Amino acid sequence: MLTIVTDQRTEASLSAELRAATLRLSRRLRREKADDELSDTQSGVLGALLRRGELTPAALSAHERVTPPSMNRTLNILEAAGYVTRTKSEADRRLVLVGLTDAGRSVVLETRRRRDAWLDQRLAALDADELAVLEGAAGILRRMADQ
Amino acid sequence: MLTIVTDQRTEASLSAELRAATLRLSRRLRREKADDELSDTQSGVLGALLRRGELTPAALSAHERVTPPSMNRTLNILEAAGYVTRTKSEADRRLVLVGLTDAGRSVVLETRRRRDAWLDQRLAALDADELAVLEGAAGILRRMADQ
DNA sequence: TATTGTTATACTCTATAACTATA
DNA sequence: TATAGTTATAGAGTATAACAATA
Repeated sequence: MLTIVTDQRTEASLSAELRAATLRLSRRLRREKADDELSDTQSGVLGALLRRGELTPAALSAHERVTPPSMNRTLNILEAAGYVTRTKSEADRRLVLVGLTDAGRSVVLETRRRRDAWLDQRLAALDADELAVLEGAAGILRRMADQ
Repeated sequence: MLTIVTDQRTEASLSAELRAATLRLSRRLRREKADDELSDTQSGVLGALLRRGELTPAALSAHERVTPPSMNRTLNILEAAGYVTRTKSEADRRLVLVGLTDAGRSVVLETRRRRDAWLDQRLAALDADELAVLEGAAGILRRMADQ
């Protein structure tokens, strides 16, 4: 029910620009990862464990939007690499708790460090006004994604 | 050689926030695609052809950052689906020119329409100031990604 | 001989279906 | 019987190596 045509046009083109910019930047960012070259799901698992602590395979498969068998395979790889541990829950022996090892923690922090370093280089080329805009945008984009 | 500590800290955390926000939003955006469920590379090829016109397989493999054999396989699939055509170049018979069919054009436009529609819904909930911030940010982010 | 495109083959990631263990 | 996890098997997507066609 928009009545002002210019607003409608502005908003529509903003969607297109924001979509293109976000997809492009994320694609570039994803290339800046640790030497180990973890897959997106593997990185996602380590990131979730860092942020939220021990989680079950079912919770991780929901978080990463992959099937339980697929997550199981990912966990096998991460466990073999020494990045996560699996322990049976005391309360419910059906549950498995996946936890981050020190090595796993190092890997996820290193990946973030690289992505931040790449972004830092780009941010260093911006002026104060542009930085202020991005500062405001970061929070807004985060909230939009989390809805 | 930063002398103002607060600036350094602000910029560092901006990297982290922008990284998290961008990766998260793009992940959400990628889920809003056409029913055909094209892969990222397939979508990327159709998008490049829409934007830049006919391209060679070599140009497309560079653009999508996959190897020529992998791009060849992708083109076989897109060609079989009726989304692209392959024609030999008149000027240099070694070259193949990949072009978009009407069906291919429809698919890529539909995917964009969906992603824009999802974003539009989120943008509709923002106030004028927030929209202005994102308007400024879109251009800045795009330039950063293209560097 | 160099370049463009393609085929052959193997590896990774993910999915569906079936199985095991615990509640 | 229901739930959590796992194993078995198959389908995409990508990569390296080798081959074909043209310049």
